[in-house]
Amino acid sequence: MTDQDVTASSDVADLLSQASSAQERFQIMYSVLRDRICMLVYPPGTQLSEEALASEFGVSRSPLRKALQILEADGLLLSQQGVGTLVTEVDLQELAQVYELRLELNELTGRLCPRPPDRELETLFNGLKLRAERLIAAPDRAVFARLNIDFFHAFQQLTLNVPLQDVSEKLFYKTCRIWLTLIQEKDLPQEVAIFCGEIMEIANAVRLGDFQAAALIRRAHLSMGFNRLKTATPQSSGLESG
Amino acid sequence: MTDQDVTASSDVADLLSQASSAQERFQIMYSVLRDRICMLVYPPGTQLSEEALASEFGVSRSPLRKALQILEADGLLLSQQGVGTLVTEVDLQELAQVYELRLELNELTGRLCPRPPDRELETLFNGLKLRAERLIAAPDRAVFARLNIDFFHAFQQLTLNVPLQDVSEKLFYKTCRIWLTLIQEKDLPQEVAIFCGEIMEIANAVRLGDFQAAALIRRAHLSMGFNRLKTATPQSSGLESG
DNA sequence: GAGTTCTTATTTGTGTACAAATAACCGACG
DNA sequence: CGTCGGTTATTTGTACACAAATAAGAACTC
Repeated sequence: MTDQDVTASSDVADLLSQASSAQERFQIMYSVLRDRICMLVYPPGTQLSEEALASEFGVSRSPLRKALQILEADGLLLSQQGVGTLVTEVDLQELAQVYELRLELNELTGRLCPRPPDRELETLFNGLKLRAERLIAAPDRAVFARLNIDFFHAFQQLTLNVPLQDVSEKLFYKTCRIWLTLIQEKDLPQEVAIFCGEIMEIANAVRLGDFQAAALIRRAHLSMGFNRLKTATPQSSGLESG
Repeated sequence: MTDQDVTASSDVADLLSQASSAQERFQIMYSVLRDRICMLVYPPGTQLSEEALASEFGVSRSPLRKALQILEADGLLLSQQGVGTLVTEVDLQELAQVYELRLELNELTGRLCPRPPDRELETLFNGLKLRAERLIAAPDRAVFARLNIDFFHAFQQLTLNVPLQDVSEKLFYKTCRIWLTLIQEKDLPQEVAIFCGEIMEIANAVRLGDFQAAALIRRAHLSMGFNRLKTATPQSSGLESG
């Protein structure tokens, strides 16, 4: 079951009641909350209520708090006694360092423990190409964001190095919100076009089995994308100036 | 206050009672437990009792559990209902991937956001050199382990990239136990000598302001060290074969 | 004696009541 | 009118009691 399915489900409580172990229940709550934060269902600055969330999920505050605490360790939430649990703001200066690191990690993804290409991988990227074509025809912020997340997870599968996968995922979820928060509506079609171009290029490189090329393409696009962000929003736009 | 001070304190409850905020109390418990795991006060496979720890720290299970849960997310603990909270075993095959990643990250530490050299940095590494000389004169497992930890933290300060620091730290604490668990008593003086040589070389490179050289030296030693581990213990030695 | 099933002790997970801390509100006072 | 101080509402943090799950041991059966 993918994150999309988890989130699309209107009733998380149903899912949780079907889970058999505490670990499964935690995983569901964690995934749902992280997805909502990254899809801007909870925009930066939003105050979450433990009581309300526990009620929605049909559990008490205790197990819910574990999910919130891990998300706080991930840097997506900030809890303070007497104040509340707030979704963190995206700070361009902090994200600059994250991006600098992600650039290098992407290169490693194409170089360390490369996964032997197989039919499954090809199918995965073909599916993404299809979704990219549909997105170009009808640009949409939420669809764009979802494809961005799914494409990231596909790219991660180019390496079999698990720690690298884990580290990259944490950093990805730290940064992926910034696109949704900063891209102006008028720029959406252009950004969609660039992103879908990247998908096509990388899917092609993957099909040829050249993962290092795929990684270089991704690195280049990540770098250019962040430069567009910096130049497009030199002044505040809901950002902290740092 | 360093981790050493935190751990050396025989009465963690005193420290906790002096802490003013919940975040401070969490930080203390987290640091103490992580240190005990990495210094093999709790060797791999040890079962921790929430009740006993909470009693020792003078708190209830609730705040203690937050520290345990983060340590579980770090991969140092594993909690299971009805079973207990166990210190994870070190798996050589898994650690091979971690080491492969750490090799590359060390190189990044010398390249990304280099910290302007100053007097403080020089003093820090001079202190480590001094401790290394004393260690060579009297090899000791615990002193070795402590110097290893402190040297890591000093090395981290060569970069100002915070996400890189955070990622490197998590991976370091995932792997540093393996030395204490695998080094035979007869090999200790030799390993100490090699490690202290590394410190001298890197401190020298840092003194000259050549952080990339320092990073390359560290990378080389990390690689050689892991190779010694692999060749010295091809069969099980309390390790999972994987 | 071996195997199986039930019992029981132990441990973490969950629910809930209360404590602590913060911030907003309100009123008194300069 | 502004400012300072106290009050109160709200929120997370903590303590504790109980539920759920696991594993070890006892007892029973074949």
